[in-house]
Amino acid sequence: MISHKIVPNVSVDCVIFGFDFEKLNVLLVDRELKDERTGKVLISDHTLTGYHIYDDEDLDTAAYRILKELTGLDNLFLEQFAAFGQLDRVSSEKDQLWLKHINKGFADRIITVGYLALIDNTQVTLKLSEKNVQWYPVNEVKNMEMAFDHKYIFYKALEALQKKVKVEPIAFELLPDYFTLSQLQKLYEALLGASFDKRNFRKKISQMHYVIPLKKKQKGVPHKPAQYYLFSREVYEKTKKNRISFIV
Amino acid sequence: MISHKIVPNVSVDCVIFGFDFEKLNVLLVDRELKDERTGKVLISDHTLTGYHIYDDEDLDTAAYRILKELTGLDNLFLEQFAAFGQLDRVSSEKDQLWLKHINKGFADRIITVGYLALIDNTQVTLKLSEKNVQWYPVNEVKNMEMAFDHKYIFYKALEALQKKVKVEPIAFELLPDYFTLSQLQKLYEALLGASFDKRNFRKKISQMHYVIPLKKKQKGVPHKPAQYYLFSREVYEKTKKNRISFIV
DNA sequence: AATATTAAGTGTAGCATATACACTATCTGG
DNA sequence: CCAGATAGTGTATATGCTACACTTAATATT
Repeated sequence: MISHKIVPNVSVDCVIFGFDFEKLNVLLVDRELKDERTGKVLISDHTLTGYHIYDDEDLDTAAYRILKELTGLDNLFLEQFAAFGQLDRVSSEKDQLWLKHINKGFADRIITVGYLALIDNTQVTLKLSEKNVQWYPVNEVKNMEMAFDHKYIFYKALEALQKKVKVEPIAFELLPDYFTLSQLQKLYEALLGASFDKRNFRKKISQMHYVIPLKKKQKGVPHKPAQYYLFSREVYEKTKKNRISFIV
Repeated sequence: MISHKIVPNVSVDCVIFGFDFEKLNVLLVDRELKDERTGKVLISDHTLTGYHIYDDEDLDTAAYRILKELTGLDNLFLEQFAAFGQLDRVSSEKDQLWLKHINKGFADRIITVGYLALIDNTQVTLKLSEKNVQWYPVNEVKNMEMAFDHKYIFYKALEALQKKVKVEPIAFELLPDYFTLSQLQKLYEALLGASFDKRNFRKKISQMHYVIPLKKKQKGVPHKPAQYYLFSREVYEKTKKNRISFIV
């Protein structure tokens, strides 16, 4: 294996969102720092998944690498949303300890580029079990201890996601290839923290010709089986309206 | 004066947009590299305005510093829009030369954080004359030679601006404190590359209660004098609608 | 003084989209 | 076969969007 050289002042952090048909989740690393002799847990925290970039890879490549290492998946939605370079990113004594431990003290000043990743999280649950990585409901994050400025980064990612979901069809990245309209509605409700009228929601979706009904239906459910739908990016790109109107 | 230590792998670049009541402009540096002995111009290019960050300042602070040095103004709209870290940011021989000259070769691998700045450019024209910095119409940039990946960064900034202007009231940052509705319309048309019906435009604006008519009117114009208006951020924040609807 | 020129300012009708609201249909499990 | 659960459907009202043409008020020209 090649040993890569690290760019000392730059890292990427991925905020990985998942949807389990009920609520929005985020993938976090459970970290513990143990005393080497006694094995006693000195500090514990949650972090986002990130690392320094190598000097022979692009920012995007680094983010994909981290994502792949973690979930075993590639071909996921992954997009930069902001860079974080506050002087006080690593301020507390605890954070200093983490920095030494996690980043091995490559540099004091690290600018990190935040990436937003979206996954259908019913697919990755299994592969994670071995690692110290878990899905946490987005609503519970506010009560969690997180290292560095990762909580801040998380909230900025959530904001970016909520903004973006209103103007681009990225919600589908959080669903499997085919899905029911109720699942889609639950997703939008979870994302936007709102609730919609079922009929109006479906009316709206039916105008989006890139959400295409399949012949497939649900099976084995104890109620009227729902029809499956598909998101077609191709149709979306073709029929995309060039909105010149502004809404402020 | 204190000599600052530089963070070797990180810089900021500002894409500064201005509006002159006619068209959208961008502020670029005209650079020449001359042979020290003969004085002959070896290479010439345009660049964005940027520099490394210091190890004792935030990213935002660095961007403000650069903006202030250049325009003499602070209190401008300034916002991060993306980070750029492609391996081939500095690829051509020409760019290698620039890198040595401009950045003094602090590092090969530089990740730059792009900032978007908005100015009423009727106010800064004078102060720029001494420096090798000029306003260029956005429409002409495509025909210009630019160093590094600055043209790419410029286009990404323009895209970000065009997206943002549709959902947030940042267009007003490009106008003086008071302005006429025709000026506002011209601005939106320049920003979005569209043209609007005057009556419909004004109808739309009149629903935005944060665009407030003043008692002041134009003077000395050879036509019916226009009324001046004011953008009130305060009113905007108060009356901001929480749109939960999504448009895709 | 009269007229030309320029941009400011104004209303209405048709169409499309958004909202509010309640019942029937179809499957499984007991 | 009945209970429970979720899927699926239509209409009326209000709001917002689009298309379209003339009058007003200042200066400049003769």
